[in-house]
Amino acid sequence: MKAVGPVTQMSWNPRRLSAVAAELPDGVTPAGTRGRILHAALRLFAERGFFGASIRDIAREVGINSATLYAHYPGKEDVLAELVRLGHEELLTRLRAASGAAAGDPVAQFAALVRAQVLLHADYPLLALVANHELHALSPERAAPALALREDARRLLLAALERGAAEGVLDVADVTLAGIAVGSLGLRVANWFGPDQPYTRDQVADAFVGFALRLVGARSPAADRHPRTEG
Amino acid sequence: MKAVGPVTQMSWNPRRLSAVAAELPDGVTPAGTRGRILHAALRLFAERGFFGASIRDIAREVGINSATLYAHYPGKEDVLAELVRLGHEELLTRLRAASGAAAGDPVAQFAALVRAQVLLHADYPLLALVANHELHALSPERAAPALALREDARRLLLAALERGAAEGVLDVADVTLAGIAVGSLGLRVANWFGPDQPYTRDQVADAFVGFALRLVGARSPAADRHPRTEG
DNA sequence: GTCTATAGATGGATAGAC
DNA sequence: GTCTATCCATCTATAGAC
Repeated sequence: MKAVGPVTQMSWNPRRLSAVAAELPDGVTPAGTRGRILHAALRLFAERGFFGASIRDIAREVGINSATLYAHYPGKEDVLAELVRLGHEELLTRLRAASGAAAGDPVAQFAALVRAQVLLHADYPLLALVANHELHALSPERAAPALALREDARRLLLAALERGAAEGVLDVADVTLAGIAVGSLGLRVANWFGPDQPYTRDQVADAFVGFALRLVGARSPAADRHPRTEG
Repeated sequence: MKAVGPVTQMSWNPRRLSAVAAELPDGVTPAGTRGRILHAALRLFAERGFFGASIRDIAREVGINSATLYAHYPGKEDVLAELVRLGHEELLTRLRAASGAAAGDPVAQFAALVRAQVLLHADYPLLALVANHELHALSPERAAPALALREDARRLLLAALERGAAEGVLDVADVTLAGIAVGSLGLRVANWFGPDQPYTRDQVADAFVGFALRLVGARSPAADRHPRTEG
């Protein structure tokens, strides 16, 4: 963990995406050309946005003709839809695992949820950026499943917060605002964290879990220190 | 301030922009057609992104022919550049005022900076979204001034944090990470706050200043309660 | 300043050979 | 599955009349 010192480096970058590999979660990525299209689209959508990256750009990055893409996806929007789906499903999978593994203690459960969210955004920053920033490029019907998963994620966090507040182990005046604030912390990790930063993913997760515990007035802020990497 | 209760409403919206008016800071908005172009571009860039909104879309919203736009701006990118510039200049103006007005006490100074950042994002959410999300659509040379202002903003916050840590009134293990975390809280306000929310801008600012003070381990978290609306 | 008209480039998507 | 070739819509921007 870096010590207090003079400000020298640039840490509030807008998008340092070129330094981050376009990675997708294991086991869910399609094989072959379809998977390479998905990776190329992930990188380009994250860097330039859905409308800023063309079918021809994606095809060029994959090394195929633009027409070949239509043998794997019905259209450009379907590529984005799959990325958005993968991103939100991976988030929910991790959050549910975290919530279930620490179901006993609401503070530990809250800490586990924050850690899972931070690690997801540290592990797949491009996927998180695309899933969050480019969702508006999908039609309402195609965006709906992702919004439903997002709502599930929100409920998981708020449930832990409400339980902690009810049991008196958390000090939150407004659960809704606290949930938004904690969510904001993790979401932005995708925008600044990368291999160029002098922190490991676990250091960031430790620090942000600590921030979140302080934010919600947890009794013992140092209670939860990375019990597992779960990456 | 809302009390603890069951979760019913949808608060983690992706973009509820239609509910927010496309407002720009007073005194800096161009008059006449040029100003109306700027407002239309603000709304459309925020909703669809720079590449997702065309010159014709903007012109249609203003009620002019697309060619007329070129009598006011050299090109589409120049419209975005002006929005990005306005957004960052307004942020710096408010942060400098906040920092200067509370120069005596580092904790009060930190709180004033957080409040100013939150209020800016609550007052001009569309401008903040465009300035932050669409900056990458500008060429590096045109984005540089905004990045310089952003760096100034970061230094203001970190200076207060370092002073508070040095004087022992703040408890921060890593000033860089704490600065990023606090900045994340305010930045995201532009994504969810709006007239549809059951909070006033000052209630949000109060809550988030409290969150930030807790996050950095301030001695008396309730010390700073909206001394002025400064909007 | 605003318009009509259009140039010139690029966009998503398709047809059909192999 | 991959290619070449192409359709047609839309894009940014310009020319020139009023």
